[in-house]
Amino acid sequence: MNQIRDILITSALPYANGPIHIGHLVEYIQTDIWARFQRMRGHRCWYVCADDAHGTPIMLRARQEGITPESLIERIGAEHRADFADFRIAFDQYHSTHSPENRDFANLIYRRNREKGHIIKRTITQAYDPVEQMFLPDRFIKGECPKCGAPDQYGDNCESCGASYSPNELKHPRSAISGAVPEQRESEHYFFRLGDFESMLREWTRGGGLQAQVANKLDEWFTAGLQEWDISRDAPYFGFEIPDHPDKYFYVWMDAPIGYMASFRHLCESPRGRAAGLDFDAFWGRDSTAELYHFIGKDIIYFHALFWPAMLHGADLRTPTAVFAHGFLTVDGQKMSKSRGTFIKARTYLDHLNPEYLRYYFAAKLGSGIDDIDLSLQDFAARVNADLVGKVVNIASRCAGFISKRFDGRLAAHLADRSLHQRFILAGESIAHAYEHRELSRAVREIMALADLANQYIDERAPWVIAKAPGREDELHAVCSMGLNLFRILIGYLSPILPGTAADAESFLRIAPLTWEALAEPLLDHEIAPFKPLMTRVESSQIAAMLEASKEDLVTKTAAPTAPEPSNPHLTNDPIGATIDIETFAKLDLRVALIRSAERVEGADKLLRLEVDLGGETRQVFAGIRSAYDPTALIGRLCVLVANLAPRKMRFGTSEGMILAAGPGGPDIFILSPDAGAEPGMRVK
RNA sequence: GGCUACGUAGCUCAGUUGGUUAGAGCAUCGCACUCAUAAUGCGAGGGUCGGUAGUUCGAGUCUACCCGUAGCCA
Repeated sequence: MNQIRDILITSALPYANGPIHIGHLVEYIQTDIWARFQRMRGHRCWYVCADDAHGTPIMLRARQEGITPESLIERIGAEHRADFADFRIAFDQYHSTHSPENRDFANLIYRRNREKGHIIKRTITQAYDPVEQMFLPDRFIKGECPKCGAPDQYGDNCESCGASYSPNELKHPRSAISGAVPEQRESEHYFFRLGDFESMLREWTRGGGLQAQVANKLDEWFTAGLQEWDISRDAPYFGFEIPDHPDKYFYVWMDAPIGYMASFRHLCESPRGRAAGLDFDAFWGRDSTAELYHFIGKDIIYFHALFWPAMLHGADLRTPTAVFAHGFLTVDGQKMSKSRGTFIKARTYLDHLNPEYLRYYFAAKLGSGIDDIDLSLQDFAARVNADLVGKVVNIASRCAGFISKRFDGRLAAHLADRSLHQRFILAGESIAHAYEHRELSRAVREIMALADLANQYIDERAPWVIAKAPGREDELHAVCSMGLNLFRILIGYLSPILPGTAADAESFLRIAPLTWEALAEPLLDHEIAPFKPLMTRVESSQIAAMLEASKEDLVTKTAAPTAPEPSNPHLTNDPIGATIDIETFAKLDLRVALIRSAERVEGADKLLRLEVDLGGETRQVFAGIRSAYDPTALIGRLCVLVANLAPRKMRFGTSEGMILAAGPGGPDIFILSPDAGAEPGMRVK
């Protein structure tokens, strides 16, 4: 065995505002397989992760649910942990970025970089929501695309035409939170001077820790020039307050990767970490000789291959040994789609299918590159059934019956075919090489080629023929024992991918958990347990049920906020009127109006007399809203007025327009009002 | 729009530094076997390697352009 290595592995931190789906799982399964492989090889390998718990989306989601961000992230965190555990993702530590360790490290990294002048202050102008009284991230501003005019686009790019732009180019911008028109306000922000690290980063990039495609991408970024990175956000924000700067918070992407360190620190201080003598600084100190690997999606390369090593370097900490990016998951060749039912949550999958299947399928498709991988559902079922059930598990099933029925469950004392056994062992070298270089699909191919050999061997020796011939017991015993020994090697090679099946196989064979080293020694003169099926076939009905359930997830989710009352009476009591054309509608001149005064009309029990300002012109309006509104509460608010309605003489005076309101009457009358920012006189269209 | 990848049999994918008739699994068809969760073995058919032009004695493999797909543009 080679030298024992100290290895720390991470997967990217899932965001704590939503459930894990099968797209996330590509990464966790890939990383877990690699970590299990390294452990099986006898290395000291630690796999840590955490929930990414900060940022505006989490703050808003918690508010929307009427709970604190802390209780939101606690609940989501528990769901994430359960999903991962059920997919047999064996983290040594799963932590949270909202933790004391993370606060300490964020402060440390910030302070050290600031002391060296890598962090500067600058005033910027940013969109501000006057209603919510908060600055708006780009994703929370919506409006018309300045290029193609598509409505309802986010502030950073257009989903319709693909253009990218800054939020202030957006036409008719609105806050996605309150609907208010954003204002431009100034604020002081902190910037990380990435450009200070260009030579260091170029060197690190060339250090061999990056995939070729990623290095190409970085070259492009170097050529474009490294910009300063905005690492602060204004209150209100859910995150860590920047030391000595009240109301300024670390941007979520600043403390997210630091969560790797926090999680590992937590592990070091746990009873397990202490027992193992884990030394934090030996892994993260500038002169660390341990290996540090980050598995990430290709969408977050920028953060992990530029900001992260630069921040670490600036804080006198070590940089990662390598960053491994992977592609995205498509389902049946297309992006995951909620309406097609292919937006499959981890939990929905688990409700219908064995996690081992998906682990195997992803492994069979994953290479070391950043290409997207496709989950083709038909191929998935065919592949799992053919390879795992038909080939691998079947080998044990073919041999086990004879061993228990004819030989009391005891394996022969000799190997029937030493050279074939040797061939299986020697193949381990190439398989290990493939695992080590994350060529999981290659490893799977090579293992399956061995499984074919094992089936050929059994076919050639035809134990079912030998079994009928008297006096050939030893031969039968030897052949079946040989088959089970080949099976043992196969399941050993597969155990990083199929930990559950491997554990079941180990208890069938009555052996300790397999290590790479232990595989070479055959299992001889050893009693095994009666065989039980180790894995059942994927049924297409299970897949169909899973897709159906994924569609149902969607229905319950979207139906809730839009239609809280299933039997809302308004449409039945007052059906929608006859269709009109646009010209007819255009005849209506609706205007925003400011209510200047409001008073009861003596002698009328329903009416209020209003004076409304149209931005220069004042109108008198009699409105039948007295049963629902106190006149003093109306003064100063905006409403919508039908401005070109013919004046109507009433007993108390002339009404010069009509205020728009909804509701059946009585106490249920609701005046329409424009969002903040509207001004008297604006036309409503 | 600019850039970075990717585009090989019906499906999912291999094809090492350009070198003999382009491979595998699944699916299809034929044969064999019946120990095994109808699983296994042997064999057959199926591709002008996205398109065009070029470099070369020789290109799936290199170059340019085009088409399609995905992503990045912080």
